[in-house]
Amino acid sequence: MLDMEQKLKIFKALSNETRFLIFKNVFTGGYTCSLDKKQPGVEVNPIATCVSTIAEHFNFSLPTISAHIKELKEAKIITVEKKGNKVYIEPNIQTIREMAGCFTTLVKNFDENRELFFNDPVAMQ
Amino acid sequence: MLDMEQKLKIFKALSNETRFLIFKNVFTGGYTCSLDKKQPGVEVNPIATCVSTIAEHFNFSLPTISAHIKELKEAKIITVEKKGNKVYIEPNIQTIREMAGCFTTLVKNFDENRELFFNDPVAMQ
DNA sequence: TAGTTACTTAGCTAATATCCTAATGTAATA
DNA sequence: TATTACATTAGGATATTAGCTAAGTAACTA
Repeated sequence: MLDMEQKLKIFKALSNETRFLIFKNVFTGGYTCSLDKKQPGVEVNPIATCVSTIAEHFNFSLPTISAHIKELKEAKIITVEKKGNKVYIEPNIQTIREMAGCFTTLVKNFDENRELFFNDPVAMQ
Repeated sequence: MLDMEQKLKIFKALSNETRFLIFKNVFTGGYTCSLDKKQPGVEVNPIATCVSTIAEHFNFSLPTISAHIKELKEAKIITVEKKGNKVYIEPNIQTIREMAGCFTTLVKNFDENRELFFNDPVAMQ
């Protein structure tokens, strides 16, 4: 269960356009890590990528992208794993699953409360 | 459908603790507007509240809270309506419904992709 | 072992965010 | 009409964030 501090970190992480796009592409597998091409048999999740591969897609310096990835990691919406001298990045689906649950619960509770207050179920709108 | 710019605004709005708490309490009906007590028959959603009532719950000045509410409004996660000299604030459930949908879809697509890649459905974990 | 690749850390600047007080606008009320 | 209540706007101080370059660390490669 995500506490408030964790949710604030997640919202802050996703409030910056560059971090949002990194997140989006990590989740949708939009990037392919260059090393994966050279070593097709490597034991890595096919949608994993690495820092420099992500940086190629942005007009920002590598340290800037590295710092953004660090913030996404600290918000626990991605995971990073060092293998050799590369850092592989993967989505942390569990956190996103919990965020989906939070918003869904909020909507559900709101609809139930509205029904109590107004006798006006959403289904009848 | 929320575009990226709108999502960034929502994430930014919710990344600040004060705004998060305002949002939380507006959604859960945690505040009762003082004028509602004096005028019980007033035509206002029972979970609506107003700016100064919200400000009472924080150790920040009224202009500061007013600015936070403006940002929540511009992110379209609350709505405001002026009645007399008070501004009533209500949750914008439609936006939250869409956020729930976004996260849920992300999880769903991820699970389907994983099944394609790994032949490893989530249900079997 | 020397050089290369991948990434992070440190230190800096510019822009943005967050708070304040004072002033202003506007509606209700005495 | 004068006063009070509610809210916003304006202007300013301070903190945080987002970017950069340069330098450092660690692992691979020739």
